[in-house]
Formats: sequence, C-alpha cells, structure tokens
Amino acid sequence: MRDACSLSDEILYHVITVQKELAQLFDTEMDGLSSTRFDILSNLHHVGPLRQRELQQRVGVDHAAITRHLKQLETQGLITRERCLQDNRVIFVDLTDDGRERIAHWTEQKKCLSDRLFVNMKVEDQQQLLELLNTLQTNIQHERKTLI
Amino acid sequence: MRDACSLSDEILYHVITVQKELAQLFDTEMDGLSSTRFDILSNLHHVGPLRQRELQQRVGVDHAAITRHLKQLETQGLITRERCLQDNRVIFVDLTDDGRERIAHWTEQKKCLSDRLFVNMKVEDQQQLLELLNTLQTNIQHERKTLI
DNA sequence: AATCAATCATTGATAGGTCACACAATTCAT
DNA sequence: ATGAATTGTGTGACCTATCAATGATTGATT
Repeated sequence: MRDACSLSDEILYHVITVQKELAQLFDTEMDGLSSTRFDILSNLHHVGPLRQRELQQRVGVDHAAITRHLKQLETQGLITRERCLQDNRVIFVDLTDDGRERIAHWTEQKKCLSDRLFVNMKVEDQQQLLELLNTLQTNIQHERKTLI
Repeated sequence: MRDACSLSDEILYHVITVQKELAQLFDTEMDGLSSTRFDILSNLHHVGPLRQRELQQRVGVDHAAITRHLKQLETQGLITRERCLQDNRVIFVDLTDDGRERIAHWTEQKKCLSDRLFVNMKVEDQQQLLELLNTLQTNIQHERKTLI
C-alpha cells in the first residue's frame, strides 16, 4: 500500500494505517478492552438482550470469534448466556449488573477519546468525511458482490 | 463502535468497517496475497534490496511478524535473504526474478481494483478525503504520544 | 583488552480472526 | 410422518498480530 503512485492508492493506504493506529490507541486507552469486545457490550447495552447469532451479525465477526469472546466475557462476570426455551438452539446474551456498569463507564471514556480526535476538525468537514467514507464503503460492497 | 451517538463515533466506526471490508475484498481479489505481504513485496519492488529492519519499519508491523512473513515468502521462492558481510547482524532481503514478476502483476491488479473503487468520486473529493484522513491520523498520533 | 550497552533477528506465549466441519434442534416438503 | 434442508452453536486447525525474552553481533567506555 505504501509507495502509492495514485491518489486512490494513497487513500486506501491511509484507511488501513489510520485503522491500525486507531485500534492501538483504543487498546491502550481503554485498559485492555478490545474494540470488538466494546462492540459486543455496547450492542447489549443499547439494544438489550440479544440472541448470540444476532449479536454476531451486528458486530460483524465470525461465529467462532463470538463464541469465544462470550465465553470469556461470561467468566469475567460481564454477561450471562441462557438457552431459549422456545427454541433450544438459540442462546440469549445479556449484561450483568456489573457489566452494565462497566460498559457505561467505558462508553463515557470512549466518547471523550473520540471527541478529542476531532477537536480541530470543522463539523462540515466531519460530515463530508463521513459521507466520503460511506461512498467508498458502498463501492467496496458493490465490488465484493460482483466478485461472487 | 456501532450505535454511534455522535458524528465522531460514527466516523471512527466507519474507518474500522471500511478497513475490514477492504482487507477482505483485497484478499479475495488478489488470490490470497495479504495486504501486508503485498506491502513487503511492493517496497522491495520500488526501493530495491532492503535490510530486514528497514523493511519492518516501512511496512509498520512487529519484528516477529516480518520474520515470519519473510520466512514464508522465501520458501515460496519470491524473495531471498542474505546475511550482510560487513555487519553480521543484518539480513538483506531482495526479490527473486519470480517474485519480481509476480509483484509486478499484482501491482497492476491492485491498481485496477483501487481505480474501480473511486470511479464515482470526483478528484477534488478524493483529495479532500485524503486530507481529512491525514488530519485524523496526526490527531491519533498526537494522542498516542501524550499517552506515553 | 574486557566489559557493558545497543542493535538486529528469532522464538514462545498469547490474543483475535477466518474457515471448515460437527452436532443438535427446528422447519419444510412431499 | 418422516427424511431433507436450514439454523444456531461449538470446536479444531491455521494465520497474523503483539509483547517479552533470548541470542548473536557490533560499538563504545574504561
């Protein structure tokens, strides 16, 4: 990605490096909570109890990853998992009281962090950035569909 | 990152998802060549033989990761590694003829792909996107520095 | 000259991701 | 009603990343 000879190359390269640095910043700032785990807890916090399957789709990682994350979060006492009585395949995931408290705090922490990253960027610039990222994302998705 | 309540949250969330989808598109399109490996070969292609250490810094991954990638690329016959005679600690990495041929082809393939991802975006929009990503990146880097 | 510090590469432990496969429960077709 | 597909979850194998510790080599200090 480095040694980009074209504008588009350079943009793609930056998307990758920005994400990488962002993830590292996130990890050090949030005392070890990974961005995926934050996502899991955040979904449960805002939406309420969720089937494992739906949680997996919302967070956007593999089934296997979700299974393992939830197992760990359960042993840490942040979430509970219960089989559904109507459909014995599905598992309902919910926050414990402790988990609810912790994710509320983490959310606050993350909000401060993300605000700090945009202090010197005008709101209209932020909006345009978001819009451009959206365009890029739909292009990527379109490309991926035509591949399959 | 999902369930963003603020503009900044939403931007960061998009950076992450765009990168993720980009990496997956890249992988499927480039017959299994990961973006890191592309980076390694691309650096060698444009810059020439490099010390392993400098290659590592350019690509921006850990020492360990570079060691393992290079080991694999060597067994695939794409690169060579030779100890430096003057300084027996360093290893010089270079492309083989086969590697040179392959990376040239991959570069072409990638160029087509990245062009396709920006067909519907005006050049001035691309420039602004790049600029905004740069701003964000320097903010992240600044934040990481103040942390340590 | 001997030792101590710095540099470069490697290795092991650990974490997170994918894919492929397995298994149980449910739903659908005929 | 029963056999076949589908769905939800769990597990194993593998890949890539990090960090920490190790080893080897060089350079610097005394």
